Amino acid sequence: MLQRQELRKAGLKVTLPRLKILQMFESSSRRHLSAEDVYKELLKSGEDIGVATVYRVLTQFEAAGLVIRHNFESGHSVFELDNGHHHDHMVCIETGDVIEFVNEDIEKLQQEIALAHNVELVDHNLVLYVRPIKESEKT
Amino acid sequence: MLQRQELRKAGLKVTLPRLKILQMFESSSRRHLSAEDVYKELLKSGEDIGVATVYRVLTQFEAAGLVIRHNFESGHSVFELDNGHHHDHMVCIETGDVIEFVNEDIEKLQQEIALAHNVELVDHNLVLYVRPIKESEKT
DNA sequence: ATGCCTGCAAAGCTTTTGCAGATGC
DNA sequence: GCATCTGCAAAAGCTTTGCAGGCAT
Repeated sequence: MLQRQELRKAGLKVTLPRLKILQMFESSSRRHLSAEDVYKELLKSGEDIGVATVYRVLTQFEAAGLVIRHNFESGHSVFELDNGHHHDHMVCIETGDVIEFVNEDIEKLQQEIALAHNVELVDHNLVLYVRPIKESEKT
Repeated sequence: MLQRQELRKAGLKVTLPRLKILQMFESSSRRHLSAEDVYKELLKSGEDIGVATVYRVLTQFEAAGLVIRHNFESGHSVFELDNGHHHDHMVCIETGDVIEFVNEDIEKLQQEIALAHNVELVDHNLVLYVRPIKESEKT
């Protein structure tokens, strides 16, 4: 029941929708879920939770730092549990798979670029759009 | 009247809305415009062009490679003339200003990362969110 | 002339909001 | 018990689409 603590620590009352949604992120095989994904999963589990609540809860989770919101493409947001370890993403344009990666050199270069422009780097968003290499195309 | 050629080359009939919109991108002091920006500018110029047309034209321009679509934050797309020179963006979170930059090292590192994951890098999106350094905060 | 364009209005999608009832503490 | 939370439905914001008329070639 650690999720109850997490919610309380975030200043959120422990309610069924919040618990269910938090548990979903902590147990799902997919780390990256859209609001619709979450909603559909809840329905599938037989929970009676409205879409509006899903959006509200996800927004609250984001504000509380429990979750990170991504805007990979346009259209809709994607959420992911914030485990404190920053990383960037690769998105496969064929399968939609999301792969996480970290590259310290890139992180450092971003800092340098900001510095060179005399501004402070607050955040960044890096997404690589990739495609599986077809055997026939291998060099 | 070079714009007429550009449109024709893109396989688009030369029409007033297309001309006006293309000219706006080529002459505006701002390189990055949203559909709404474009629409409002047209209204201000006394043009009688509908929003739907703005969206259609921008989408056609994107397909024709005349323009690049960005999804900086969520909500709405931002368009920019495609001059063939790839670059990434810094967005000031206070003023909304957009600064372009190029960093070959980062470009190279992205290629390496993709390669290391055995996928082909098709495209990428890098946005740095920055803030002006306040004098009082300077180290 | 004919086929591509446009404006208008209506609809589509994701997300937000108002409100009355329900629930956590 | 009281404040917070939820579900529903309605609305908002950006974008797309259907259709009938208009324009480029």
